[in-house]
Amino acid sequence: MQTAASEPIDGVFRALADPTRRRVIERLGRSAASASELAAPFDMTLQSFSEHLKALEDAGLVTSRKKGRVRTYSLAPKGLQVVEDWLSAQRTLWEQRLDQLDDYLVKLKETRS
Amino acid sequence: MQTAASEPIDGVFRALADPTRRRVIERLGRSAASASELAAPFDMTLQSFSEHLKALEDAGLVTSRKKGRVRTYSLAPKGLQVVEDWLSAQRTLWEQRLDQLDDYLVKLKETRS
DNA sequence: TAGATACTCAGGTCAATGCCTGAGCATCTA
DNA sequence: TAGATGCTCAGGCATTGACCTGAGTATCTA
Repeated sequence: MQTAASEPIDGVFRALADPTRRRVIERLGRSAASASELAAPFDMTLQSFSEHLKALEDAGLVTSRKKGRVRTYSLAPKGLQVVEDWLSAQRTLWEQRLDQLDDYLVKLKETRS
Repeated sequence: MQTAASEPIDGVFRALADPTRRRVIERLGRSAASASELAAPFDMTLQSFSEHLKALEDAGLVTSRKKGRVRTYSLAPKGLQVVEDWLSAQRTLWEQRLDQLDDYLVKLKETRS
């Protein structure tokens, strides 16, 4: 029913909608870390926490490499770019809008009856 | 279980995670519009569509005023600001990170065994 | 090589989401 | 003032999301 098969940006926004996952991103902004290091501050089983990491990785916000039994996560440099791009497109749209002329017309139309 | 009682930014990201809702934001970037005008392009009942509008309004991304039987929606000017702020904080964090020195140390620790 | 460590897999619960139908209920318009 | 219009309310149903427990499977370490 949706326009297209769930765009990648959906997953990015959905991933960022969760405070746990945002905190992971914030943490990784300081340095890379293993799954259990990342999980430590959270009152949650590692299994549950891993699903958050998976969500972040699926969204392209983080990457991971496994070395021995440890999986280390890092920020994906281009991860937040999609969001920045969408935001800046919105800003542009908004700004192009010759100082709310449209709004003025809409209000006019709405008032006139 | 979560850190705090679901921060406002959660709702903003959740609202933006849905392509229908993002398209509404994009549309409103051009001009304000009524619920049914906004709904027209979507293959969905108005009732369902209204829930999307409610989600956007609850998130603070749009505002609405009702005049007669028509409810007109506009972009909330400060709506996307929270997201921009969060993103720029992340960018700052990332940049402060003296050219991946931390990553270097982590990799070192990871390799050395 | 036994045991601890660091995940990983396979379920299962419960609440929230996204969509629907069927009724309203005010406003406008002819 | 009857009928169309533009929303709004209530409920129901299927899917997804965020947790959990329990049970592996590699890897490291003593």
